[in-house]
Amino acid sequence: MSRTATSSARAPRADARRNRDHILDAAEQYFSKHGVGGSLDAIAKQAGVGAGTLYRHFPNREALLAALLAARDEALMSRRDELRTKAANAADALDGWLEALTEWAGAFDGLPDPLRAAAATSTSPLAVTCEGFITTTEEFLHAAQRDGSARKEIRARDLFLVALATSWVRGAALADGTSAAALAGITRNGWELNSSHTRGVSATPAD
Amino acid sequence: MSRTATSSARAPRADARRNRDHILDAAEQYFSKHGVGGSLDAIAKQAGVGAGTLYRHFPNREALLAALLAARDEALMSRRDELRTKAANAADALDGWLEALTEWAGAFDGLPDPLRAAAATSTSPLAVTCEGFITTTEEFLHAAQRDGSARKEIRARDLFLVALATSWVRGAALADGTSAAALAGITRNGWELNSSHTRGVSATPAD
DNA sequence: CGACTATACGGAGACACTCTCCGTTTTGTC
DNA sequence: GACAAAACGGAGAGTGTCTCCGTATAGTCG
Repeated sequence: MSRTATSSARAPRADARRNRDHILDAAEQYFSKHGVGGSLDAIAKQAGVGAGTLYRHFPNREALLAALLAARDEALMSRRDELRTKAANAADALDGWLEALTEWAGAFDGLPDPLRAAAATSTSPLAVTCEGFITTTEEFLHAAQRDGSARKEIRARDLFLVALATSWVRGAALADGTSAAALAGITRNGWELNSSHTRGVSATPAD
Repeated sequence: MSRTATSSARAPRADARRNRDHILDAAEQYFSKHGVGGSLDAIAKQAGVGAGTLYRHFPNREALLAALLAARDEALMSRRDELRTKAANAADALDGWLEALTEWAGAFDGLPDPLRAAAATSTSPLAVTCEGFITTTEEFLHAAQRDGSARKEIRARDLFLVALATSWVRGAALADGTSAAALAGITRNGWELNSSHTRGVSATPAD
């Protein structure tokens, strides 16, 4: 009302911005090492701020997570653009996008859980992010369905959930890493039409 | 050493057995209502025992869960036998088994998480149960692979994890229940050879 | 520069949960 | 009925979440 009409509130104070950044840095480290379940008070301490300061900036774990992921959104967006222009065909584009999503959801240990919850509630800071990515999934899926490489009955939201689920399974610290590829293969065969992908494990070739 | 050579320890005392049952009953109720994350102390209180008693019988949440699931194992076993004898073919048998597994893993809200952890660690009371079911999955899978209805590169452990993951996704209280069927369809197409299942959502028939 | 106010800070503390320890009680046996 | 083994219960230590409010500081204005 007084100065800038564009933003309703005035600019944040310098120390607030500084502390916010410190918290974000500490959280990035802490979640990377201990998973998304790590202690928030510990993060505050590591960031050199009081618990109150942390909770004022991020009212709950989800908000903190959302802010952390916002920094990674850009990478996922550019991956999307890359797939849009460089993919050989619609099926590979969709496959690549789902793989990127899966990797994104695996940024921190335990991340798929809050993401799944967010995808269901839609009243969470993470929900916005999820919805955006579901829309992108829809774009790739529709393209693949139009050119006949993806089954018609598949829905974007379900594929998004499958990507989260894949990430969730991978989080189980499997002794052998082949499960990651195996799941991707099962998923691709799940939505693809008229093809038989044998990712990761090389099947008997042309038996 | 003194009486029965078959069991190393003597029979449990009457009050111990009674309390154990009370705890199990309370846990069944409590986990059903609040999910597997419910407070153990609250369960002890509801069972009318002290916290110490609960932890003596079940040293941790997993042990309690394992005891609770043991009661359900029987149902799953009989489902297995039914599928062995009554299924029209190997593919339907495997599909039915995976659906049964998925349902089993959805007995309580949040159950897939400890199950996944158990499947990875093998040092948990739940791990034994999981391994047994993976073996059964293997049996159905091999049969389907032998008669050419399942892809050769699929592994039983991965399918087991897919069943858990499906249950995990379903736990997200999806507004529309169609996701459950959609995921089952994607999974089936994922492992099946030469077929196009359109479960749940009826696709354009013979377009 | 010095005063004034909105903004932000910090950490003590209320509350919840897990799990252990040990003095007390109960059970089964002789 | 007495005795030892087995089991009980709940207080309390440790850890974590989140709030509240007295205190400190940044930014502004004369």
